[in-house]
Amino acid sequence: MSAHPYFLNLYLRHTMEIHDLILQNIAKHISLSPEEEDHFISLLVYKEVPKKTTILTEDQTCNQLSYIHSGALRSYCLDKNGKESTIMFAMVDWWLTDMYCFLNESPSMTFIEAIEDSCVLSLHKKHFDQLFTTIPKFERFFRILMQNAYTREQLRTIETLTLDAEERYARFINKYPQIAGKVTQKQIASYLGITPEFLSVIRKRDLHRK
Amino acid sequence: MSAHPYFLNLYLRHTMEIHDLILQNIAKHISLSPEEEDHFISLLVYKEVPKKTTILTEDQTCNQLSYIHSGALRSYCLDKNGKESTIMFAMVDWWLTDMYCFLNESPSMTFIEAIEDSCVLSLHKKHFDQLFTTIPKFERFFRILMQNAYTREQLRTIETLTLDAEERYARFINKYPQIAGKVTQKQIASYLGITPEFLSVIRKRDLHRK
DNA sequence: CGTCTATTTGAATGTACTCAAAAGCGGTGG
DNA sequence: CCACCGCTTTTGAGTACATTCAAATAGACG
Repeated sequence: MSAHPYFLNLYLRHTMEIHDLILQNIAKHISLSPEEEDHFISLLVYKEVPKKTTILTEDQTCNQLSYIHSGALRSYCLDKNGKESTIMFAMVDWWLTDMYCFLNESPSMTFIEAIEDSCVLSLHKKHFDQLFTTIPKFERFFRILMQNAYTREQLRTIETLTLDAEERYARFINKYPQIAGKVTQKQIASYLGITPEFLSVIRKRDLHRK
Repeated sequence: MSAHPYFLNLYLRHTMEIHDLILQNIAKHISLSPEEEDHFISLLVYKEVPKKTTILTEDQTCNQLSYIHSGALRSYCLDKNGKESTIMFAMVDWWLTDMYCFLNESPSMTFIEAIEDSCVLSLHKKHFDQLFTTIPKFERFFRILMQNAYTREQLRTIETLTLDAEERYARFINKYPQIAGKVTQKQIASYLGITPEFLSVIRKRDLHRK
């Protein structure tokens, strides 16, 4: 159930609590008092997500914002012909949800699925909203999170507008080497907006160039 | 210098201050005291931007976040062959900058240009940062702004992954009819990621369908 | 070991691009 | 006011990038 080898996992259990990782993540941007930390942690739900299981399906109401404590997940959507498109890959220490549907409490248009055995800490929309009243510092935290998500997404838009499939693949491998090692080529293709067959051709070309 | 006919402009001058629009924009998400409003306004720089002039060029440091008081602007970038790609169109009551470079105070990779005679209110990066200390409520305001920007951008990604050029054009016209009326087809094409020639073909096909 | 899915390969096809030329349109100056 | 200039839009022919379909091969998993 963990991305770490077993012995490392045991080691971690002895030296840190399950919530230390997420608190470190938050501490990068805001500092909380011990009481605030406790309150925040009390809102989280710990969930084990075995490989290939989903934590969100189409038409479900997306009311969870999930912090990835271990493992990796991806979100994707289906087009009218049933073709999958990967919206994002998310690794350890990332936050993930169907943001549009989470914020608007509308039925989801996407799926979120574990790429490998994972553990997440989920924050319910109700608590997300309350958090801003009880600990206003979280406004700052999530502002920065949203800023980063926005600029990352905009960079992706620019890359799809200005680069061809081969260049986009090269950048993807470069930017997310950890992800590239975990997911199938079919999934990478669906992130890049090309067919798996064509990605295979690109990879062969790349080999012959070196 | 304004998007409004002259007589309307005069009328506005008599009934509202130049800053009322932006204060209304902010009041949609947070409420400020009169003192806070005054402080915020004191940080803004009013700028007239005649059609086709730029407020940001490549390699410049992007240290302004601009609220569009009147008119319309667009941001775009150039690829290695000099081809333009429109990153976003922005209308009255929108906020615009090269967000990545604004936040990181790095040289810009984009251009921002007025589509028509426009007026903007600019907030300097220095003041943007200070604002969160002096009036923490702005954390909330910009969190919501960033959230909206993020979800809008993600929707664009999904649309480019799942729709063909013709469907993307139809949605664009539908979603931003005001923009469609103001900009050239070449600019729309560069937003959709297609050539102006091909957009012309699409438009002809659309006519024959009706 | 067998089954299921991912990946590779190739041929035929389609969507969108390039290049070139003509037509349309808007702004400017004589 | 009209003529001209530059830029946008249209049109068409030829081309390229990427897809579809089909079949073979390789890998993953129970």
